[in-house]
Amino acid sequence: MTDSTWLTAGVFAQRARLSPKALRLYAENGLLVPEKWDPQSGYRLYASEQLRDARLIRMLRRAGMPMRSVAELMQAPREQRDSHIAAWWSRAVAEFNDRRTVVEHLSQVITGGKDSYTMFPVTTRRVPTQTLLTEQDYVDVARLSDWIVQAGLRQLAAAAAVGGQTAASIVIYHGDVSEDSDGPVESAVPIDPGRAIEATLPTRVEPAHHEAFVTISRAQIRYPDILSAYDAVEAWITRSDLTQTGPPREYYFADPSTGPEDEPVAHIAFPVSGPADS
Amino acid sequence: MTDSTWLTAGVFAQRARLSPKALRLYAENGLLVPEKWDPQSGYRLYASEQLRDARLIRMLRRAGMPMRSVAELMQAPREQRDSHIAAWWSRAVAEFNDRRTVVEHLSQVITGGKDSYTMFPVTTRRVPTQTLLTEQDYVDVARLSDWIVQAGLRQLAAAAAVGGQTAASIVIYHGDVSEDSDGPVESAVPIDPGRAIEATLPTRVEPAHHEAFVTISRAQIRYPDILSAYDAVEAWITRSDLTQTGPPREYYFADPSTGPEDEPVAHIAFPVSGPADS
DNA sequence: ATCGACCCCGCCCCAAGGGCGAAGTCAACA
DNA sequence: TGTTGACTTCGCCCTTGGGGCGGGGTCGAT
Repeated sequence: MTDSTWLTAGVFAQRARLSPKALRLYAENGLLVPEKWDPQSGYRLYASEQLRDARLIRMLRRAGMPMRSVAELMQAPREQRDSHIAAWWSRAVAEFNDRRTVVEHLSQVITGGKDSYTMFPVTTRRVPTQTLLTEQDYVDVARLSDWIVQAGLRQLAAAAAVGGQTAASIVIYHGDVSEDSDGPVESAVPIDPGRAIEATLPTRVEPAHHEAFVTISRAQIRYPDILSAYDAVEAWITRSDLTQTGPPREYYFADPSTGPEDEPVAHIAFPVSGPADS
Repeated sequence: MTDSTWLTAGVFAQRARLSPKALRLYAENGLLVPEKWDPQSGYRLYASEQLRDARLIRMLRRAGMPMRSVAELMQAPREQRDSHIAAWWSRAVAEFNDRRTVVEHLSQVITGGKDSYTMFPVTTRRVPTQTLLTEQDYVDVARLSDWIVQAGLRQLAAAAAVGGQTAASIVIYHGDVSEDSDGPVESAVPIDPGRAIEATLPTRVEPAHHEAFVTISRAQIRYPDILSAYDAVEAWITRSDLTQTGPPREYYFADPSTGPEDEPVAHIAFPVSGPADS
């Protein structure tokens, strides 16, 4: 029952080691609302007990938690604070690991001096017209691998009813999938064109085209090697004076989750202008 | 000797998987200047060879390197790129570790439920007027510990010439020292007031005051325990209805770098309004 | 000549404040 | 009671790395 002292904004800021400007922002956004706020003069008066909250907020901001999350956290009941922080932090760690992966890939490519496509032999092929069971969605990086499996299973089931799949399952990246971008991603399974009308899932026709592609093993499909594989195809296309004519895709012809590490499991492919296209 | 194809901004953006807006920004800031830039229409034309650079830039940006650093990197000779990236990345890692430290401290305090000051007994004392050899500087977090040692040694040498130091060495944090703030920090050594005029370094008089302080061991002086120590004093001051009247300071009465881990080496202190001051 | 597709430019917006200047407020002092 | 000086508020512009939108210029093809 300590009787509280009223602190002006400047004094409170000093005690909390926050700038007056930051305090004003926090007050406006509900992170730390002063106990007294004179609507006429606009002056804010803080209770000295609020220093505890102010210090907590300072810590959270120093740790990089966004203001909005801090606001939510301060509203939430005390016993949820810990899990709130833990959830946010695990996301921050994932983001950082993502960044590290990219850096590792870069230094591999740069210091190696070798262009990454020397590590992955790139070839081309002609892909005939295919009829695909298809499903498209916005998927963030955390849910990607799960989504691929689930969508693939749904489509295999639907394909079984119309004669089964006729070629490898495909995942097409119409947009980037990273920490701050979520596709869209398309999952597709080729089926017998003649029985497409019977299908219980949406279908579309993928026109014939040429592709440049590399084969990757179960080990290479994981970060960061998969970046090198993509890089290899892109670099090769540029070097070969070809033109990329569509979004990148992955063909899965084996289960990537179980089996020997060096078994080939997928192709990484980019549609390109064919030899006769120009 | 591949003859280059000219790509319009939109096509180049697609191939590089960058937005046209980002490309425009990169062109204006020198990260990736198109080989042709029609001054009349403003149209930019990129050579297909520039796709390599575009992809490198995309990686660097995804890894979080600031645009300005990327621009420098692209200007620099190729063999310096790797060290440039490594230097930037080690700084990024340090920053992230700093954040992690704060989070660890937070969850310690919050989940422990215990207020941190139960782990550190806080007491008060009266500090008499002292004459200090003093030196103040803006020091970032990376150089802090080294600066403290060096400044302390300089002052001890100067103090020796005027009768030696009369009390523990002091470091006063007039401003935060963190990844994005650099003090100022003051290093000070108390000397005999009567011989201050003989001193070869600047001196000042620190007026008598009361302090709340905790004692910390060699182990606790390192992150993140030191945060808890600061927290303990601050929380105790608030609880005791006292008022912090000056910047925090550390008194070193033993060498923090060598010796048993549990030996007390320093006080963490905040000046407060004394019992009779009100 | 016209059309559609493409492109450029400039403006406003985000987060989390920093910095500045004008103007209002408060408290102490004469 | 007035004045002064310290403090406070508000509002505007700046930062990074773009996203989004609208107006208007440009390109190639018909």
